[in-house]
Amino acid sequence: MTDPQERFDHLVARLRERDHRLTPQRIALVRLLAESQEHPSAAHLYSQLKEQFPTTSQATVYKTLALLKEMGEVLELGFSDDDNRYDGNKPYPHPHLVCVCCRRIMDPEVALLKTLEREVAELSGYQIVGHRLDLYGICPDCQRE
Amino acid sequence: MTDPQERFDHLVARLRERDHRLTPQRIALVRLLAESQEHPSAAHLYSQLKEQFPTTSQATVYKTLALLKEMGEVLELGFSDDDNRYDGNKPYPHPHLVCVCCRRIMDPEVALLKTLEREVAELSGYQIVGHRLDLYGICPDCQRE
DNA sequence: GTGCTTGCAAACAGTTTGCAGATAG
DNA sequence: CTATCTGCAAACTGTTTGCAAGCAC
Repeated sequence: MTDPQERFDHLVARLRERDHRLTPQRIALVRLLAESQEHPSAAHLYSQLKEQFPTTSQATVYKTLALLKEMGEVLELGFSDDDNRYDGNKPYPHPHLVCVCCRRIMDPEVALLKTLEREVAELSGYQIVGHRLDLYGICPDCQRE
Repeated sequence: MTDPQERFDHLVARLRERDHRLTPQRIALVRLLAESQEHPSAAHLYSQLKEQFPTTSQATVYKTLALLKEMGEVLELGFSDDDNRYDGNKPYPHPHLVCVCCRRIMDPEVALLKTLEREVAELSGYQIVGHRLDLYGICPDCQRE
């Protein structure tokens, strides 16, 4: 995981460089994203933001997320049957490990993925440009119950 | 790929065994799914079904898909930013190769996936119960353009 | 002061549901 | 005959958009 403060500074710098305004709401949201490890949903970010800014709206969250997505600074994990989840700390595609029980999402080390992509590229003739790998499982905590 | 006729017979047998009614609409939809290689969307299935049954509705398509999903006989590929796609020929989770250009979806051979899952299970302590692997790329046809 | 951003509400798209009439078994 | 299925339309959910007022710069 990238150091949250470093990541926050990077995001603020990138926004400034593109002449985007650093409103208090936006700064707070960027901070949440820079610190995030738990791959929060938009609704979750909204409810955290609302603690500091009671009048804020979901639209603000979605608009800022859209902006950062377009800048390549957040990764959106789309779930068609559930809220989407966001990663503002590691914004590039990477594997996820999703607990089917508590919906916790973590980032596993997957050394073999590069080799796997190369294997598929050679066999299929496709030029691979990205991936989405979610492993579903039961986390150690949930196994205990 | 499973032989479409064999797959169709299997699906019909499973529906019959659970005392579900074999209406003409349902039979036609099951046939489309048994023959499908192109991972059709609900809208695509609906438009094909509509050729034979002009008064049919999307609800019928969705209800039959829900039934077959629940029976474990179709695989739903959820895309949060696009229509979901369905595989009624190979209904168990398997990797997909998605062309970012023409949205064609095919099934690559991925020998390494099992090893990869084992690697992650050992390192994380999770009990792996499933996966979703989509590789995004540009298919040979689209590369030519 | 300028024009990007906010926050409200309405729109949107894909999917699901309720229900009355049709129909497979 | 009767319980399930169909097909219409309305509801639902997460996300996006339009717009007037607010505020960063």
